[in-house]
Amino acid sequence: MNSIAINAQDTPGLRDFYEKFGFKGLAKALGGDTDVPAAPASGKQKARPASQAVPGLFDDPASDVSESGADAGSRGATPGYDTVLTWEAFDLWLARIEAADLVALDTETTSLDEMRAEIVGISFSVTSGEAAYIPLRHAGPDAPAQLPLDEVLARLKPWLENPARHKLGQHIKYDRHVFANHGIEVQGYVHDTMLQSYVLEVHKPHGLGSLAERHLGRSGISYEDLCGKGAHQIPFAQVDVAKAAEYACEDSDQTLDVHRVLWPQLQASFPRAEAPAVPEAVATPASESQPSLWAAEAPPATAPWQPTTPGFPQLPSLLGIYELEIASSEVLYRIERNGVLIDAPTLAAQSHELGQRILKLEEEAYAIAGQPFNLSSPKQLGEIFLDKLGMPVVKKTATGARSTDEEVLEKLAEDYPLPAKLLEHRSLSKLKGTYTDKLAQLAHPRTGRVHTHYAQAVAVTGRLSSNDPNLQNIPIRTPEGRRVREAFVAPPGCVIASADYSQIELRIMAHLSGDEALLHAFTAGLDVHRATAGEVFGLPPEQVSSEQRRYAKVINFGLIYGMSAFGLAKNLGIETKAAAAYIDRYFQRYPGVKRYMDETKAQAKAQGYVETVFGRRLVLPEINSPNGPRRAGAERAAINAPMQGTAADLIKLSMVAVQRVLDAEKPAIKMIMQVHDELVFELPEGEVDWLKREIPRLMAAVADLKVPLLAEVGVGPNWDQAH
DNA sequence: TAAGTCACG
DNA sequence: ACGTACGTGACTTAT
Repeated sequence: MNSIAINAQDTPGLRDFYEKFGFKGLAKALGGDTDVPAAPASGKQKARPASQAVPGLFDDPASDVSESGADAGSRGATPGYDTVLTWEAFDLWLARIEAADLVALDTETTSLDEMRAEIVGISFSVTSGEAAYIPLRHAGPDAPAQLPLDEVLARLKPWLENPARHKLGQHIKYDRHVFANHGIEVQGYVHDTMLQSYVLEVHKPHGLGSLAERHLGRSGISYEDLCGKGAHQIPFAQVDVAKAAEYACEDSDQTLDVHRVLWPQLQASFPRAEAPAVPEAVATPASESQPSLWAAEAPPATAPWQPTTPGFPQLPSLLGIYELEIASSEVLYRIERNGVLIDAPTLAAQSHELGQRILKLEEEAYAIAGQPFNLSSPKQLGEIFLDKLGMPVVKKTATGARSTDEEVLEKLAEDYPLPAKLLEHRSLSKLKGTYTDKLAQLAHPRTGRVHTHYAQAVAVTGRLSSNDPNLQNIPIRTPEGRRVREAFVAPPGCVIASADYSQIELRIMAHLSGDEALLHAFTAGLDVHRATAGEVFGLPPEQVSSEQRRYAKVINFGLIYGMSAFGLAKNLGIETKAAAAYIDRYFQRYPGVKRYMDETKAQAKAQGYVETVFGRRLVLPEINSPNGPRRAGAERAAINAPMQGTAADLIKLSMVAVQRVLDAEKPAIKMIMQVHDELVFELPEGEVDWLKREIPRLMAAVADLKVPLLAEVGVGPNWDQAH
């Protein structure tokens, strides 16, 4: 990658980066082909007067003090935006941030890679329309003399590390990493505008530029305005200090103002209008009825994590979800920082072996085809298969081309020799190209560990995603692929442990639907697929064949995805009519599930969104589309979203609860990965007994549903053997 | 940059 | 009659 300085997710511009890192919504919003209305004025219209600030959101008089002589440094083009170049100016600003109840904070850096990024400058805002930029490492030809980075950080460190001094940012996980790269562990990050937006409007873009446009009606300097794009782009440190200051001050200023719009919306979400009665056990004293993330002191480290939102998680609310996201953000920072140790020689050996086999398969394929061709080119494949070898067209792709995907090749393999070679080639190339060749390259040079990035505001269901590298799609389903996991190892004296929720989404379906038969299966601790097969095939569970159980498992998965008879038939390789009969039979036996699906669709159509058990809103923009297939797709998503989303809530609750206990009692145990329903740990061998006992207990206890939650642990020298 | 394919839960 | 299981990220080819 290039070495462009920028604050990763919070900066306008950088479509390529957003694409690459999976922030597709952001990339789209920034790219012009967007549903975000055009900015009222192009380019340079910036900070509005302070008088336009949303009034009355801050109770604290101190933060409304907006005079002060803080512009003692050189003055920027915008009134209220200062560039701090002298100690006198720095002292004034330090006094301001030390006195303020809440400070918006942002870093400008040398790199998009949060583990390697170094600070180029820091900006603050404590009052709408006012901000300061401290340039520290600008090196352009006309760069002025700047304050020394190390001394500035040393002066800021006590404030940054004081949990009682509250900070706010856009994508605070990134800035945590940046400060940590300079030896500072920031405490007191209480708000993140990106997460506010994600909780309030999950389906919309969450970049700061988008938020400023949507919520402030304001457009700012884009990164491309500042640094150019493509080959002409320059590092942030080369940007003219005056322009960089405008840009950086604007970021902090906008962050504070966006917060002033979104935070009240979150507060107003509690209690929900349609909130259920608070259960006795979590009933909240009246004195605590004002939700607050503002407690001056963090709770004692020995206590398990307790949200300050009253009643959450048993009492659902967006505010509680937001607080969960803020807490999760810090846990994710810890996981990313820990990284996972990769055994590079093992991967290299696997790559070599795969390379040999791929070469052999290529030769065999050429021999069968009678000519060499590119096995990775679907287009060339189509030509060879159809035009030269006369194979039939099995199905077409979305764009009308002749498909050569796995399903098609399996079918063709029944009658021709070439497709089987190709299937094996595909699978081995995938392993080599995506995993065995790549993972070691992404290891941090100093630690030998890979540090993934968890995107917390991408998946519309509330799940995380993982990128660069994606550690949530490491192979496991085939024996060959699974071997990649042998390279996920622990240092000497340590082992890997994996704790995963059992049947989490089906359990949630039982809870949400209240279906008696399904609830009973889980409450009684039955094998749920066997129980389903018993119902669908009309047999006592002990007489269910393994084939019947396999069918039931596919049916259960299909239900979670809102399947059709057609889809089930295709998956089982049976007639659509037979599949429809199974589905009918299922719904007869589990009428509560049927009712739940119908009600969920109706609710989605009526309000445009569905909710998780804990109150996360999952928006379905196309649920009332006039386009039939799109609407049908949204209906399936509506059925799936509460289950997938509730599972996401549960594991986030677990991550937060587990990290609190580890910090208090077991600092030697590191959480190193999350894979949707699984948490992975690295721990000293001596802690194995504790972990096997306590982690499943914690994971099962994070919520009280109508079914028991079950978590299972495995331990081994590597991730493969930890299962 | 889009399309096709395939890795995971 | 139509399309047909949810949610992600990464790689390769071809435009």
